Amino acid sequence: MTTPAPVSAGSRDLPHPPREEIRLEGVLQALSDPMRLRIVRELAAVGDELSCSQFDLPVTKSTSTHHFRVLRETGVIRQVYRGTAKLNGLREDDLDDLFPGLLAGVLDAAARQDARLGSGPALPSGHAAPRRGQQ
Amino acid sequence: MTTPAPVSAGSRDLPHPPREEIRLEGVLQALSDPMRLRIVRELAAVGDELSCSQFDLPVTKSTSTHHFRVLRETGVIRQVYRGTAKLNGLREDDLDDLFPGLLAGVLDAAARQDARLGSGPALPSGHAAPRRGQQ
DNA sequence: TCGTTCGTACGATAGTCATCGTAGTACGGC
DNA sequence: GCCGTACTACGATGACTATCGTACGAACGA
Repeated sequence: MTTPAPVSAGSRDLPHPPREEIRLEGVLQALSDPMRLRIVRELAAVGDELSCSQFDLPVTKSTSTHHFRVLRETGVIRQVYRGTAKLNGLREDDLDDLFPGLLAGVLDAAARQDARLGSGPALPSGHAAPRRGQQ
Repeated sequence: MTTPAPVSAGSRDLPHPPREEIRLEGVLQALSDPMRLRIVRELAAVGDELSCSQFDLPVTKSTSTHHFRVLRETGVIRQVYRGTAKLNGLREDDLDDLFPGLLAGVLDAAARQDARLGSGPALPSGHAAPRRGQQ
């Protein structure tokens, strides 16, 4: 089986949970990680889809992949291949339908905390290991 | 060191984080556990303080203590000794000040999810191990 | 076809955490 | 003073997870 049939022309597709299977506990857990909260905040700020490499995260590519996958599998983001890149977008529609106001509340809370802690108007910085491997 | 000096007369007091030290990530993580979310929902529903033993949680007392401590240390609840019992109350004031609407949003989301999944109007039931040890 | 870029898969590792059981402390009533 | 109730502390354990590094796969451009 050496990749029998790639099928998809311009996009392999990734497994996403359907709207009804998104669980609040999962979403909260996903958002409770600083790295993932940062990703989500940036996506919300941009209001558009971003490829993984557009985020300047202080972790290696493998770890980055891990976090994006967690976000996708918990239903927080949507991922689509676009050529060699992978576009990430918030599932605002689904989240707002299931849990109206929740995402906005978390984003607002994060912004307030940032302002309060004086992390400047931009996004927060490190929190764990600032070492950067291969990336 | 056999408890050198208990100090407090009628109430040993427990360490709570001051309002300014409550972190969003901590709160989200605390709420992402089903058992703890259940505790918080019950506290919010009652709107008053409850002792630990008033919750009928499907875990042993040790585990219960653990969850209450996590909630206290992350700043979600306030705990005060009252005789042999320990009263637990939501820190709604502090949370609403730091993150307006967040707690309400999470509680509302939990209620909606319950309704959607048909867990009845009451609180959800088990989710992990229904075995009950000493308790 | 070749190389580059972007991301994945896999294995390893260290840390955290939810859970338990047992033993112990604090308070209040008898 | 003694006992029961309420909760804690400690140690153990199994599971999960955030991180890394290396090796690989897929798309694109020259």
